[in-house]
Amino acid sequence: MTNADPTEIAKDFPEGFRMTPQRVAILDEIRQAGGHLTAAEIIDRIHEQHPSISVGTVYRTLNMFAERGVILEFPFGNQASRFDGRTERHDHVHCTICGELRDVEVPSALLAHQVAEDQSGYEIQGHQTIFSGICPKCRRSQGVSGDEKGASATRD
Amino acid sequence: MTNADPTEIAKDFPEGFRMTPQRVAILDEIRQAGGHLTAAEIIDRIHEQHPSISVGTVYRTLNMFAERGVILEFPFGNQASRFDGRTERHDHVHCTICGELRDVEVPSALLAHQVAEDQSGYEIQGHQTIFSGICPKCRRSQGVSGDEKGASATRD
DNA sequence: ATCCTTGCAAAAAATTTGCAGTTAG
DNA sequence: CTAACTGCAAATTTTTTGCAAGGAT
Repeated sequence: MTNADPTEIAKDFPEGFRMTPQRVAILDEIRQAGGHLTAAEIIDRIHEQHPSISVGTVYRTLNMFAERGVILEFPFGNQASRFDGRTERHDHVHCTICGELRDVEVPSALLAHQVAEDQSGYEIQGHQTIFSGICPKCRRSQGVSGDEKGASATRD
Repeated sequence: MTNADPTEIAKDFPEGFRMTPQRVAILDEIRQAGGHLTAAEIIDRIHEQHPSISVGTVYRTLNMFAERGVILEFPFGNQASRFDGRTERHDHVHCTICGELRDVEVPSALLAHQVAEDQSGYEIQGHQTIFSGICPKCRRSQGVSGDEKGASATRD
């Protein structure tokens, strides 16, 4: 939870921006966490060690990093965005009922990344694939309004 | 463009919910639009023909539909979520600088969908793949590495 | 009638921003 | 030094909610 290797941070630091203690602390925290944190969670954690870092600074920093592709942003509708320090490929399934969020290993998403880049001419920094659906537990326990809704359109 | 074929709406309508004029109008509007609209945009459009439908109702309805997989929700961090009536596969690229959002045709995402389902045991209703990066125009106009100022970049 | 649904408006949540003081380079 | 950055707090933006009235079955 303390500082990671400063060199590590420095090498990924976007050029043209000052490497302030706040920014280092924030990036460091996100990387330590390993998972996907909301801005609020990040703020909480940051405050444990750096109570003086303000909310505004955290948001500004998060946006700056996300725009530069240093971190990824996984926004959810119901909740706050989640930020992830691992920009390597890793996708998620998200249960629309209980909100569970877990990782999945989807090789073909990597391909998709490439195709999207080719097709759009974008310089793609990361892709966010969030598979939304109903997890096994929820399916078992409630069966979503008692029956199969017209899911036909959804599946391929 | 007022109502689409009522039968069309009816067949996708989640069971256990009343098919009220408001809900029909909202789903209809989303489908007419064809694109990805924010809640605010949907509310605007809805109000043109149904000024009395309230904001709360639109959000409640949007959430209900999204939870049932009737529409998809594509949340963005900086901005509002966008809702899409087309639950079939279609992915997007999103420019983190100018905010442009356009469709891409990514066959392998279909595969990913399947893999994610297998791996997680989820019943996946839809997947949201948003490729974030920098569009060709933005790359050309600011060159993103070297002298960009970032913080003042256009927001949508 | 009964219960789902709506409209309204206030509230909560999430994120952004102006400004004056601070600091990295 | 000096432009970039921060903290603070107020302002926005986005979304949710409580409640009484309305409407479908």
